Amino acid sequence: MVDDPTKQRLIEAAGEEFAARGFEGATIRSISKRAGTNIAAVNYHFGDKEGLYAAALIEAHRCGQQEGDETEVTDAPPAEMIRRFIHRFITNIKRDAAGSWQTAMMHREMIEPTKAADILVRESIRPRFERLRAAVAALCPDADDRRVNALSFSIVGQCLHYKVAHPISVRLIGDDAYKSLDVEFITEHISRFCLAALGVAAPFGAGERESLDAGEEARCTGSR
Amino acid sequence: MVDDPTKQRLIEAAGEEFAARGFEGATIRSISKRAGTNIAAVNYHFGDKEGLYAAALIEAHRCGQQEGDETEVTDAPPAEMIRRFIHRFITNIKRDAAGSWQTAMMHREMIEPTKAADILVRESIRPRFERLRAAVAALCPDADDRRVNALSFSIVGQCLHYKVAHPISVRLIGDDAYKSLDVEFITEHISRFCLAALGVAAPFGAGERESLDAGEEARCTGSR
Amino acid sequence: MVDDPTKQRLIEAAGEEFAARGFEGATIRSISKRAGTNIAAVNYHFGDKEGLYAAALIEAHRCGQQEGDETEVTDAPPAEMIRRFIHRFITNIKRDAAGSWQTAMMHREMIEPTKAADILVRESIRPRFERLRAAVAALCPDADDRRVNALSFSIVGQCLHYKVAHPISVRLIGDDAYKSLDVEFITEHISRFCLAALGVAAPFGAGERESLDAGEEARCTGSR
Amino acid sequence: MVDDPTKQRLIEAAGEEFAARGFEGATIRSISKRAGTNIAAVNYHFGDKEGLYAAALIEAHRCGQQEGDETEVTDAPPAEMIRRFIHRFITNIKRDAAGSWQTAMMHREMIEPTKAADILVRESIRPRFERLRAAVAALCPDADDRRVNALSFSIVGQCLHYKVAHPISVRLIGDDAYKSLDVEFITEHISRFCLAALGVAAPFGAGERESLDAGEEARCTGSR
DNA sequence: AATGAATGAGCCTTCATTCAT
DNA sequence: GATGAATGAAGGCTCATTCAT
Repeated sequence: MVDDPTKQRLIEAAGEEFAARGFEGATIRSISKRAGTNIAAVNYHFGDKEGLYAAALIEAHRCGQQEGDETEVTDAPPAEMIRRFIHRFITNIKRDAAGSWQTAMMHREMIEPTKAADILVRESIRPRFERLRAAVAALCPDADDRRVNALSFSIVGQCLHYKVAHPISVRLIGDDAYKSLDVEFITEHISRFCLAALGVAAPFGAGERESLDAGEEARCTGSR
Repeated sequence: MVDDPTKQRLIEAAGEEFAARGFEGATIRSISKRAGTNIAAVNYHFGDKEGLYAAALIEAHRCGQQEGDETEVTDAPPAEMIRRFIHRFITNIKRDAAGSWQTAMMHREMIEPTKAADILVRESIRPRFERLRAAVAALCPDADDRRVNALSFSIVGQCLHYKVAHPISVRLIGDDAYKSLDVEFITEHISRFCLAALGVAAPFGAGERESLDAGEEARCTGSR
Repeated sequence: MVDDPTKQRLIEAAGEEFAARGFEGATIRSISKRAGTNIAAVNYHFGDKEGLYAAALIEAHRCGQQEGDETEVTDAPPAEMIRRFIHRFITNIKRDAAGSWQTAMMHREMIEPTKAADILVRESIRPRFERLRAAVAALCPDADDRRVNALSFSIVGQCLHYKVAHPISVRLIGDDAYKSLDVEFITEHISRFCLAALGVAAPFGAGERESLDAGEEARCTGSR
Repeated sequence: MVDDPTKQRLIEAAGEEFAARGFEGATIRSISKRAGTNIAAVNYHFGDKEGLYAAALIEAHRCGQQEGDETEVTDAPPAEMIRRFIHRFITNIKRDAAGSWQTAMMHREMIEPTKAADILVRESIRPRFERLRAAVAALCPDADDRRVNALSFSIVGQCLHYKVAHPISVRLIGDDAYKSLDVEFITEHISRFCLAALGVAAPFGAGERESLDAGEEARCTGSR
C-alpha cells in the first residue's frame, strides 16, 4: 500500500513474528531487527508492542478482505455458499503453512484472543459467520437459533481443526498420511460431510454405494 | 501415587497454573508460592521448568485414565461408541471451565504442543483416536485410510471447537446464546450431525421430514 | 521581547513544565506537545534541553525584574526595607502555588541549582541579597560581615521555608492549619520575628504583654 | 547491624546514591555496582527501586534515632531545649557535606517528598517537631496554635536554610565566607536570633550593648 | 524555517537457573 | 533433603538527539 517505509516494513516483520510466535513469544527486538530498524521505531510509530500488534492484525484483516469479497458476495444456492465457505477456509489454513502470516494471525486470535479480538470479530469474523448462518438457515427452515448456531459451529469446527490440531494430527497419523489430506480432498470431504448431515448430499457409510454421484448432487442443490 | 507431599503439592499447583496460563505464561515463582514451597524446590524435584510441566502433564493424563476406561472399554455398537466418544469429549471440555486443570492441560497441549506432546499422543490421544477410527471404519466399510482419518477429524473437530473457539464464540453469538449450548444439547447435536453424515441417522434440514425412519436406522447400525 | 510566536510558546510551555517537574522530570516531548510544536523545534531553536531551560530561566528572571524594581528601589528606612523584602518573598512563594511558573523556577534553582544558576545568582539573587544585607547592616552597625551574612540568611531562611518545606508542613500540621497561614499573617509574623531579633520590635513570648502594639510599632519604624 | 550481607551493602550503596542524586537521578545499575552485586539482587531483596528507597530511608531514620534520644529526652528549660534542637539540626546538616547519607536522605525527603514521606513524618519529623512546639509554647503562653506553628517554622526554617540553600549561598557570598559559618557559630547565631525574638535573649542590632528590658527597647528603637 | 522520521543509549523489571549452606 | 540468596540474560519502554527533507 505505502511504498516501503519503515512503518510498513515494521508491520510486515511484526506480522510474521506474531503469527509464528504469538504476542508473548514475539519480541520487538527481533521484529525491529527483521525490519532493519531501531527498537525505538516501534514506540514512535505504534506507541507500544500492543499498538504494533493491533496494527498488524488490522493489516491482516485488510489483506484478507480484498480478495475475499468478490467470490463470496456473488449470489449462489445455500449449499454452494457453504462449499465456498469451506473451500476458502481450508485454502487459507493451508496457505498459512506456506508462510502467509495474515490468516495465521487471525487464526491465532480465534484460538487465543487478545484485547484486539473485538475488532476482529466485528470487522471480519461476524460478517462471514452471518453469511454461513444464513446459508445454513436456508437449508434448515425449521431450525431455531440455537440449532443454527450449533450447525454453523459444526461446519467451522471441522475446518478450524486442520489449523488448530495440525501439530498433533501429524504426530497422530504420520507425516505422509497428513500430507495426503490436501486442500481439494479436505474441501470435498468436509463439504460432503456437512451437506450430508444437512440432508442435501449423500451420506458416507452404509448408504455410500447408492449415493448420489457428483452430477446428481449438484442438480440436487441446484433444484432448491 | 506420589507420596511426597511437597512434590504432589507442586504438581497440583503447576497443573493449575499451566492450565490457566500455558507453559510460557506460567512462572515457577507463582507456582512455588501457590504450593507453599521454595522456588528452588522446583529445580530440585523436577530439574527445570520443563520437567515440572511434563510431570504435571503425566499426572493429568493419569487422572483422566482412571475414570475413563470403564465406560469406554465396554463393547457397544459403533454408532453408540461414537456417541459416547462425543459425550465424553464435550463433558471434559465443559468441566475445564469449572476449574479442572487436568483436561485443560491436555487440550492446551493439543492446540499448542510442547516437547511433552509426544508422550501425550502415545499414551492418551492415540488409543482413543484408534477406537474412534475403528468405530468409523465399521460404519464405512468401503472407506480407505485417508477417508477414515478425515471422517475422524470431522468428528473430533466439531467437539474441540467448543474448547478452542470458546472465547470468540461468546463474542460472536453472545453470552446467553452460548450458555444455552449445554453439554446435553451439544452432545446430541454433534452425534446426530455425524451419524447423519455417516448415513445412520436422520439428517437435519430439508431431508428432515423424509428422513430414515427409526427402523431403518436401527437395522443399519445393528447389521454390522 | 521575542516576537517569534513559536519560540515564545515554547518558552512558556517549558517554564510551566520545568517549574512543575524540575529539569530531569520534564520532558521535551511534553513541552513540545503543550506548545503545539514539533519535538525537533526545541533543538532547532535552543540547541538542546539545557538551552531551553536556560532560556526559560532568563525569561523568568526578566519577568520578575519588571514588576519588582519599582517598589524596592524607593528609599525607605531599613526596617521597612526588610518588611518589604519579606512581603515580596512570601507573596511570590504563595503565587507559585497559583500557577505562576516564573518564581517557581527560580525557587527551584535556589534549592537544586543547575549550570544555569550562576546567571541567576549574578542577575537576580545577588542584587536583592545585597539590598537585604545593607538594611541589616544599617540596623546592626557593630556587626561584622560574618554576622551580617548569618542575619540575612536567618531572614531568607524563614521565608524560603514556606516554599521548601511546604509539602512536609502540610503533612505535619494538617491542611487546614497550613492554609490559615496566609500571606498577610506570615509576612507580619516573620517581619516581627526578625525585627524583634534585631531589637527594633517587641519580642514574642514573655514580653508579649507589655509589647508595643501594632500602631506603635508601625509609627516607630515609620518614624525613621 | 547485620554482619555485612548483600542486603546491607545494598542499603548502604543505595543510601549514598539516593542522597547524592535523588530518587530519579539514582540508578539501580550504579547502586548494584557500588554494592558489588547483581542488578537482580535489588528485585530479590526489595521488590523494586521504590522498595529499596524505602528501606534506605528507614535505615537512615533508624540510625538517626540511636544517638539522638539520649541528649534530647533529658528535661531542660525551654530555651535550652530550643538551643539543643538547633544544635542538633545544624550538626546533622554539616555532617551531610562530609558524606553521611542518612540525614542527607531525610533532608531531601523534606524538600522533595516521595511516597515514603508519610512514614518519615510520622516516625521522625513529627515527634521532634512536637517537642519544639512544646518548648516554644512554654515560652509564649499567650500564643495560639497558629502563632506557635509560625514560630516553630521560623526556627526550623533558619536551620534548614543551611541545607537547602547551601549551593546558592556559596555562590552568593563566596566559598571562604561560607566556610567561616561553622557549626558553633551558626548554632549560637540562630539560637540567639530566635531567643531574642522570643524575648529571652538580647537582640542583635541597636540593642546589642544594652540588653533588653521593655522600656529600653522601646526607647532604643524610638531613638533612632 | 520547520518538521516527520529515525536512532542509540539507557532505564527498570522479570525470569529461570544455580550456588552455598 | 531442602532452602534462602544471588545471578545473568533478556524484555519492553522512554528519552534526548539527529537527520533528510
